[in-house]
Amino acid sequence: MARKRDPESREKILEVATRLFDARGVHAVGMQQIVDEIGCGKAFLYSEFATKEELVIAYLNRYREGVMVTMAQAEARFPDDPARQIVAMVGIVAECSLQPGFRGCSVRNAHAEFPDEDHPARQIAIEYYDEVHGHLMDLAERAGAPDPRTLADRIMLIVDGLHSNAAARGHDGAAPAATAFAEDVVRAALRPLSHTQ
Amino acid sequence: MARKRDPESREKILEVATRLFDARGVHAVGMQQIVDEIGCGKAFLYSEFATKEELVIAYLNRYREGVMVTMAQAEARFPDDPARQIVAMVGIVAECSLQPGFRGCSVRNAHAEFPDEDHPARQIAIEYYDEVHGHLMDLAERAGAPDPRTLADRIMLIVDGLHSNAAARGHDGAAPAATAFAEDVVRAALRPLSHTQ
DNA sequence: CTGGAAACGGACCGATTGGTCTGTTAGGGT
DNA sequence: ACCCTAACAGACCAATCGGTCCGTTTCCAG
Repeated sequence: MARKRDPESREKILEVATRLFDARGVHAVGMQQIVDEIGCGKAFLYSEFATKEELVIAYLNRYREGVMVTMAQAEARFPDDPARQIVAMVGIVAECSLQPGFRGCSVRNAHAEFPDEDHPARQIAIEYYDEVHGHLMDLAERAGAPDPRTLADRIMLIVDGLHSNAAARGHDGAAPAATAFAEDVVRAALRPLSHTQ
Repeated sequence: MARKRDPESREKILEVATRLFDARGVHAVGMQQIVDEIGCGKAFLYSEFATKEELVIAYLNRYREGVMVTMAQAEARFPDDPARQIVAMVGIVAECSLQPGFRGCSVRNAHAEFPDEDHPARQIAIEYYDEVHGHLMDLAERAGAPDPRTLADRIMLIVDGLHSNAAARGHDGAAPAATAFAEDVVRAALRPLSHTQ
């Protein structure tokens, strides 16, 4: 053998692809653009990812893993306090969503860009949503919520709405109110008998 | 003159375009597909809309007007009861969003499909969001909410989350819980001093 | 130093897109 | 009845896409 393959090739490609896909959308970014941005030949890219679809799948799975890591970090700030962990998770999503140039959740955007029911991106989206929702239900249960599913549903709605609203309106929209909203929702869910009539 | 132009041409084109754009996304639908579906020649379509962009703009404005009409109808069910009107609006959005094949809010999807900051679709999206949010604030004020803006923000988040979540997960997601959620949020917003500590 | 594999650079291919143009059909006003 | 024009039908064009291929350069193992 003459030259040995760089084992970080995939990661480098995925970093560039993530930046471009997130900024412009999957369809709007051509393989040539990715190649130009990386500064390599097309053959190199295609040796690591046989098709654009494979690259997109890897991009989405990488995003998904990154979100789970970020969520875990947010939760680590409040160990053994599931209620605060839920709010912290919404907080970190709000923080990310309000950064300039934010265009929405990558998985959700990809879901919208591939209308075919059987496209792999659909499967990833469903698994991702299930994963987040399941995790939220787990936290809600540990927080002592009498109806963990409903609390998880509501937090999911806030997070999804946050992504969508921030992408379109940023600080001018409803996103900055999301964290306080989540706080109230969690508090209300944990004190279900406190409604004064 | 020999033949007179059908004044409903635009509307017929827009109906077909709306069906295709909503089902498959703007980028995924070609002008040829629209022409084939209508059963007309290309020249006819291009005589009514000079470019695809013009057609997309008209499609988005039509969607926007339709939503405002639907909202007004929902509110008409509870005259002089702004609190119930807010909940009814979320209810009608939930109903629409849970129909099979729903792919999300057309304006939001278009916003995601056109990454260029200065694309007209962006302007429409911002105006649309402002319109809905302003209307919600008006309802919240008339309902006697001490903080109409926050209530409007929260309902916006629920509605946006509803669209997004329903598009990906349908009845298996968090969308079915949205109406009850909105009900609780409105109730809590109108009784801000009822929190037992 | 040298051979050879890896990577670069870009020409190339077929398919598809938005949009134009031309030839033909057909229907209503006079 | 005649004709003028709206509308149909589809060939056509330039641009762009994903993906392949090939000649050249580069760099490391031996």
